Amino acid sequence: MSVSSPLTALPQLNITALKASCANCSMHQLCLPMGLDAAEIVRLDEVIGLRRRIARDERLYQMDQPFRSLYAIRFGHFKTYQVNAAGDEQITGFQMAGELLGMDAISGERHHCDAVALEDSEVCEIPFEGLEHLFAHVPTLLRHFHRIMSTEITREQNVMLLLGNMQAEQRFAVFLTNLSARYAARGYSASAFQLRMSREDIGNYLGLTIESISRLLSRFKKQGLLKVDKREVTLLQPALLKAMAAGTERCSPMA
Amino acid sequence: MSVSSPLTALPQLNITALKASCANCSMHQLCLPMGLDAAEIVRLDEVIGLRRRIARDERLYQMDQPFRSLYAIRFGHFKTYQVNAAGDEQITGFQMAGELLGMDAISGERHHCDAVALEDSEVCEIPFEGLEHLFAHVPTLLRHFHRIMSTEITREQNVMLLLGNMQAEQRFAVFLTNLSARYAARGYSASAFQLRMSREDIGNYLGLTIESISRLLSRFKKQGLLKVDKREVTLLQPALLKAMAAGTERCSPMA
DNA sequence: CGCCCGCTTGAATCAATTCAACGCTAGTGG
DNA sequence: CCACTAGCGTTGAATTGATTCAAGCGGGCG
Repeated sequence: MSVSSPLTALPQLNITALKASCANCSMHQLCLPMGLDAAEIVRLDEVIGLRRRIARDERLYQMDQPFRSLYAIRFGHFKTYQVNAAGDEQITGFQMAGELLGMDAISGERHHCDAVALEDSEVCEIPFEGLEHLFAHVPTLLRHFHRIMSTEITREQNVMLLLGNMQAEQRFAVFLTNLSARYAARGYSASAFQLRMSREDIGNYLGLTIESISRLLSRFKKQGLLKVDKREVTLLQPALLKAMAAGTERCSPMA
Repeated sequence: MSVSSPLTALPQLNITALKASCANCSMHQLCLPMGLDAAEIVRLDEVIGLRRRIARDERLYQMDQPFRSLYAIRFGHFKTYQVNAAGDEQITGFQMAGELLGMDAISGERHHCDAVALEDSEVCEIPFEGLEHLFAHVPTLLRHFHRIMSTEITREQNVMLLLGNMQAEQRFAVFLTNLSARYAARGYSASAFQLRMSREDIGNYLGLTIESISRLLSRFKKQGLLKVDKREVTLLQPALLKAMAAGTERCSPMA
């Protein structure tokens, strides 16, 4: 299952086999080490903990657990969600390779949400204390870290706009468009991809019911916007979908 | 209108008169300098720019403007809102004294939203480049800055929960409870305060219409939850309101 | 005074939900 | 190998919470 964890130093070769090395990681242009030079990456490697495999439906962390580390996704997908006193869940995001998990926990020293793997995944554990020490010596890293946090803030503001102002159709168009762009940024097809999350998860994230998601998919399919087979989606009119997401185009609920 | 700006050093007394000094600011226990010692506050003061007065309805910054500075609110209230391609606005937050504005702009080097004063207000301009230099030398400041950004992330996640899962009544209860707690943290009454924003702004923020807000206020008033006179609100049953906000108590839409 | 703006209230409407039934597929176990 | 079940997804019909439309109030200001 999981890699054995040597707490003491080992010869270089073994360490790289067991520990994450950012230089070799296919995500290093998207992830935390973005823009660092070779020497700086070595220093970051020293801080980064072991890789950790998380099976589908397993939790990476849970609300109220003490916060020690951030996690960078090497591969796989996650969802994060909040639970309130009444037991309502709200998915706050879907994360994919190269993205960072756990930033919401820095303030309270406890996690504020749960992170669950949507498929078998692997993360790099990044002990936050070590990272903080490194910030003083690698300003490039600090600046990039601030960018990442700031990006997360703007992402959430965009979701607020979505949930506060948009109707079902537009929400879903935004959702698909956003996935498309993120896969494209990772070198995958912008027009054909797998939904890693259930219809229920999508609905929860978008503030809609599972039935509404199902109906939207059917409607978009009927209108020739996309093809769906189970969770495999192919966007047939990406430009139109983008226009719908932007709010400049509407697709009437059938002629 | 605005204070003249001496770029060269001046005798201590004049500097404190003209420039913001965190040590004397009533907000310093809530704001950026929280937890700094006297010497560190002096260094922060060196970085912080001039105070700036913003009249009611004036903009502090605007979407797509280049990002140079964060702003700490000395007194007054602001709203921040996003505008999408279709022209829909979404208010992403209401900010009060001691809170920091502009963090969403760090990533793209441009502002991602507009910030408008809800009443005559005053902010400290904090040039971000200077702040970044200081981070390397004042780790306490850096840690607190990360806390602030992280808090903003969790705040927005809470709004996502609100917009995605809650009904009108609960949203409004959350809104009032949240204002109450923030005023209490500033030494003001937790049960009686002025709404600085219009009903329309509240509705926009909560994903509801102005009519819904008006109806909710009337209903809460009729049910003895609160008193309202124009924008002056008095919470008569704060505990019940909190329970409604938490989702553990419902207040039927009239008997 | 008269107008405008912010707000309130009522009645009609509607988008999305809820309720309900059913289909498909994968996995399980006899 | 097939029957059986559980989980996920689809679809239709009825319901509803909030919106939209419409009218009117009241205070502040030119």
